[in-house]
Amino acid sequence: MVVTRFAPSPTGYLHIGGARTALFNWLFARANGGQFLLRIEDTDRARSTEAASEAIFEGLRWLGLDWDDDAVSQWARRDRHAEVARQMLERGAAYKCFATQDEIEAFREEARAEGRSTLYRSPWRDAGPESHPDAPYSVRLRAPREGTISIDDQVQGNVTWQADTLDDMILLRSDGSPTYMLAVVVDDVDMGVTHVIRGDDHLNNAARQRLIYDAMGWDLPVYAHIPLIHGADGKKLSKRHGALGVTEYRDMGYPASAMRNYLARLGWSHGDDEFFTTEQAIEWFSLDGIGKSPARLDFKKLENLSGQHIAATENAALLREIEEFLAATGAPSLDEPRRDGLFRALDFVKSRAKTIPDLLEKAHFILTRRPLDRDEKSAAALDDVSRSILAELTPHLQNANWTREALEADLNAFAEARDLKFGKLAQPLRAALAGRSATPSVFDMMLVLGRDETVARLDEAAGGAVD
RNA sequence: GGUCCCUUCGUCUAUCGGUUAGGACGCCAGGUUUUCAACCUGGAAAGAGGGGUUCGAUUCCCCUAGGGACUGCCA
Repeated sequence: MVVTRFAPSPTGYLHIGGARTALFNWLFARANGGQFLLRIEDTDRARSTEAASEAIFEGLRWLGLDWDDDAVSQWARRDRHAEVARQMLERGAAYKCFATQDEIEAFREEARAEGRSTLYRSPWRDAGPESHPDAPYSVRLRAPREGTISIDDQVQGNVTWQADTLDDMILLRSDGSPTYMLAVVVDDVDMGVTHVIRGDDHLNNAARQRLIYDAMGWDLPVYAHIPLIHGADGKKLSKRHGALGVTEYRDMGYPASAMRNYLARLGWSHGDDEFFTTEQAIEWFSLDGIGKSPARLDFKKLENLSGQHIAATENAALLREIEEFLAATGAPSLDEPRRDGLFRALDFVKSRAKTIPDLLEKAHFILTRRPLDRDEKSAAALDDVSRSILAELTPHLQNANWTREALEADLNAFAEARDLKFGKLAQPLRAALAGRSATPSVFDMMLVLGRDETVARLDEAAGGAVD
């Protein structure tokens, strides 16, 4: 069975790159009927926080990336890691190193100054136990100095390193705690991880981790190192260009389905398919669709996809999403009449919106209440002439059939009778009904508003100028 | 510095030796129109550079350039 995992370190929010890594792992597991596990790599006690773990969970939940089983804490498994280190010591695959951090630092400085390799070669590698001082020690891997190490990566192909370019990495710190390099391998093995899909910033680590697998006689997982995401300017992702937490994208009003679509499309492709549902992504996802070069964030494209997802979402589901958005951003929730009105307006506003706030603005006419707040343009549209026209129109509406066909016929006839272009009538109507100059169709608004509210708003706009 | 990875329109990408190098976003022009969108039609826009291999390279190999990652008792 396929088992993948997402293994973030809880030192901050879940950013866009991590989210995509998680998505790929999730997609691959779901595509193969496998499991998607979550492991929090919290062995760096100084930098790991509970709040960051929570933020990561929240981000994953919002994206709809549900994980199987409970999230594993790497720190909680430290005894197991130490046990493996001990086994490696016994097998001679590792050794005790009594070099202090200061010594190592001094060595590196000197090496740098002389232009030599800064790879640390511990003098303790071949020291017999009789020479061991009674002092704290770290446990280092006894890495091979000759030959090559290679991995067969599903994205990067076959990658090979010369053994002598790798050092004897530390497995256990002098305080007895495991390092990341040891912990990932042990955890992946114990969790039964079959496919390791992660950022290619880990590509070099794969070589070193392979050494541990080999030393313990464990089977290597399938590796797929995916290229990193860059900011819009091609530089490394940073706060200024896109390295926001995924929940900030939620707060900007992008639907999770659009986010999944966009992220999947960043570095992965299935022919020319651009817009797809999550079900389709699961059906289509495979490792060989992943590209090798880094991708940049493109908000325009995200926005476009977002609009398409909003337009394609069923009204009921979309309404639910809108309410979740409102709740997440701390906005007041919808009362019953607004909720009902919005639901009926969704049919024609959802095709015009790129994000949820955008949609809410387009639906302003149904969410607002009399007396209407008017923006400048619509206030200007209500001059004396317009107001008298509206006043004249009101009685017609009181007797009109409240269907789209009838209203269209009536309003067109009304305009024609006064030698008005329909646009001349529509503008003040927009101002009267919505208090905005850019709105959905006046007919759509009238139908959703209903006769009474329509007439009331016209009256209000006409300023009591009843004939 | 060392090791490793990457390089097709502005951006995301298709192509798995033979194509007028395709699609999408964005952009430009036109159309539709009831404002804003949406929608329709058309357009500009790419194989980093240089060597090979081959009848034939975007595709395979090498070099250069550019970008990135790693180089920690961080993950």
